[in-house]
Amino acid sequence: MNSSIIIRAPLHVQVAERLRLMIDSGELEPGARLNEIDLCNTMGVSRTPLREAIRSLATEGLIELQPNRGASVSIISHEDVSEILPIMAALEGLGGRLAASYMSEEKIAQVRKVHDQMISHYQNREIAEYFETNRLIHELVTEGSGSQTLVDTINSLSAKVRRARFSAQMTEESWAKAVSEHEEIIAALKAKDPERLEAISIQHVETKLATILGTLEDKN
Amino acid sequence: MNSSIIIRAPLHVQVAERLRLMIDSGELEPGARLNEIDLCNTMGVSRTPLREAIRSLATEGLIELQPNRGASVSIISHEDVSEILPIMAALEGLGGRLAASYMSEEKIAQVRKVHDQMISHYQNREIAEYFETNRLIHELVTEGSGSQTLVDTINSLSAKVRRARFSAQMTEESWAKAVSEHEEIIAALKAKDPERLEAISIQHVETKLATILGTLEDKN
DNA sequence: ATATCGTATTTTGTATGCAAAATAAAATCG
DNA sequence: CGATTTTATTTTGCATACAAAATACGATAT
Repeated sequence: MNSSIIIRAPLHVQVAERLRLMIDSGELEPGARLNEIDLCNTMGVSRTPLREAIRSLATEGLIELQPNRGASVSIISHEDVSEILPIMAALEGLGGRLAASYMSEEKIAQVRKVHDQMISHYQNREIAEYFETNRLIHELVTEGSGSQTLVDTINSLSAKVRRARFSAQMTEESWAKAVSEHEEIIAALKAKDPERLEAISIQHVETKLATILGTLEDKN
Repeated sequence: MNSSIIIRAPLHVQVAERLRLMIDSGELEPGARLNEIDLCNTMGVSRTPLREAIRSLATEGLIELQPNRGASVSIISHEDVSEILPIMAALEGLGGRLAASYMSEEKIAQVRKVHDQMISHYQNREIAEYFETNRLIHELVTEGSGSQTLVDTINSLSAKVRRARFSAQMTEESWAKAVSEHEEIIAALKAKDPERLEAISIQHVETKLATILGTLEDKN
């Protein structure tokens, strides 16, 4: 019995991941039209799996479909972010409340570790790594809630605003605030204080999305 | 200028809608395997749009995909519902809070009207219509929040548990409770009382999902 | 009779081809 | 010269065809 068989993911899944990455990184900018043949050539696949992937991303909301006119990277508006803000706050609040109750000591230590990594990335001005570790921290906390559905729901909303993060240049002030809020989150996790973690989590989301809203404002 | 042109939705969208309906109605039971060729024949379309639709429903979570083994209607577990319960509660709570502030008088009257319809459907034992009007009420209230993102997010979660509703036979008791909660919701809307509507909405979700949890329990 | 191996059939995954719609370009008319 | 119609090109939508994987079936051996 060979237990090391490599189950290769279907092409449409690989393509979807790659597309998501391209959108996430800004390689495909908001509003950019997706030409099927071009993308097929660059990815080296036929149109069938590509189209299947595009459909998936469309239901995720990362891409918009116009009948007979193809797909384009959906544009995140000021209004979209304003709508997402209170929803994320409610969900992260719930996540925090649950995580404070259920998170294991090992996982808390892991959060601490990744948080330290994040700080060093920030100090070294490794922007991409900074964002990734920051994202990871929040995923870890949410996972601590024990609810995969919650993780997925938050991720789905988070993915929509993530693209806007690069344009949001952090000020020293907002950076310091974000770090201190992380410290508070870890403290509340250790103290196993659901109410406190809920409040901090909500506060943290509001800080973050307000920053994004600010930078989005100038642009439009 | 012909303004009455009919923009026919793409096939894959139509197919997706029909599949969603089949899953919703129980025509395709949880766990049922989706044979592409069979479905193509019954729907009269080729495999390409069908597969695209399947991908969409898979990202929605209504269908599960196994590489090289096709798709099957995802099974909603007791655990899934337990996870969805607090999330729905948080979101409906938020929706209620916002709706109480922003909902127009006309819309409130509409909710009242649909609520009356729902009662008569229940009394006439028109189960399908009852569920549909009930769903509509909650959609109206959530729409009253003014946040399309919130409507979509709740709908997505709601769709997952909806399939379990048929198995949940309502007792006279739970029915009476649901109706009185609706009355309270309408009262809170009229009174424009966010805190109260938030509390009732949360309570209402818990009542509803607890009922589903109960019936799911016996089965497993 | 059961287990295992090999073959046949079904089913999924991907590529390609053709038709229809939309966009771009060219030609015609005012 | 500008506007509008006509034609050509591109691009999307759908169907079909072929390849690969999985499943079902039957034969053989123990």
